[in-house]
Amino acid sequence: MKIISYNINGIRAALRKGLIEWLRAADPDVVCLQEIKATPDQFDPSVFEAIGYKYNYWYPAEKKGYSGVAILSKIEPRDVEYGTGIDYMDIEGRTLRADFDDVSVISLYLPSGTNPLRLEHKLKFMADFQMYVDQLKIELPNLVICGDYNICHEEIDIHDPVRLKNTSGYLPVEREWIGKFINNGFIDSFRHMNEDEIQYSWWSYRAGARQRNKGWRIDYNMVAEPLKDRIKRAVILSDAVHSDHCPVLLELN
DNA sequence: ATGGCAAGCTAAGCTTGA
Repeated sequence: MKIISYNINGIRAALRKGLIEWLRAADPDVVCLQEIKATPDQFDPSVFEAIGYKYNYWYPAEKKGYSGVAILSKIEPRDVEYGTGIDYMDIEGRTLRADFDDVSVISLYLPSGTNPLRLEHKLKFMADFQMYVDQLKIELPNLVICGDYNICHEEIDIHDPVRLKNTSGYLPVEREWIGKFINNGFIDSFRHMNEDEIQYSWWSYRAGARQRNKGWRIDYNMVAEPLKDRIKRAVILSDAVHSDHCPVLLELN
């Protein structure tokens, strides 16, 4: 099973930039999208059906043009769950889960904390999401949690760890959380397969950051421990330029 | 230390992002 996670920063803008053609060539079985920034009536979801994603699920935020996640699949899931059941999380369309026969896939868009007024919200979301996952994995041990975590884990995951140590996305409390999340039963599939690779998944639009590769690795395909031996490939697809993020790919046997 | 860019709101400037 080939899974791609991609924060597309607005699905309408990404479609204008050729998302469909790129996705058709990449040809994953399952796609987790974040920041769709639209409801399905604001674009044409059938363009995804036309390239094989017969099963597509959209979970927009209540606020127009903001946040929102989706899952596209060539395989029919046996169940789809919208949100966590926790209202303050769910009104922003940040988690969506599709259960396949042997694997459950979550598309996650963790809040940003770069606005100081939203940092507490992000930290609360992180704690509540951890509890949600702890409960869920009892029932669904074969979990893959794909998405934009808005956190760099280690020094290797950010272009300037010294200057950015007090910036949300690389705060000690955030790095500790993601470290604990991993120790609590998940594998950062990219790092597992590429121990020393310096690669990023997000660059600022400003100051030519992408051209100069001044990036952050904040998008992850996290794989639950029971699936460890099934990880075949985990790469970052920096050729895709429809967004300020690039897609991250996971292949399971 | 600061600002820089982009998407999408709504209708020229604001909000959000990391």
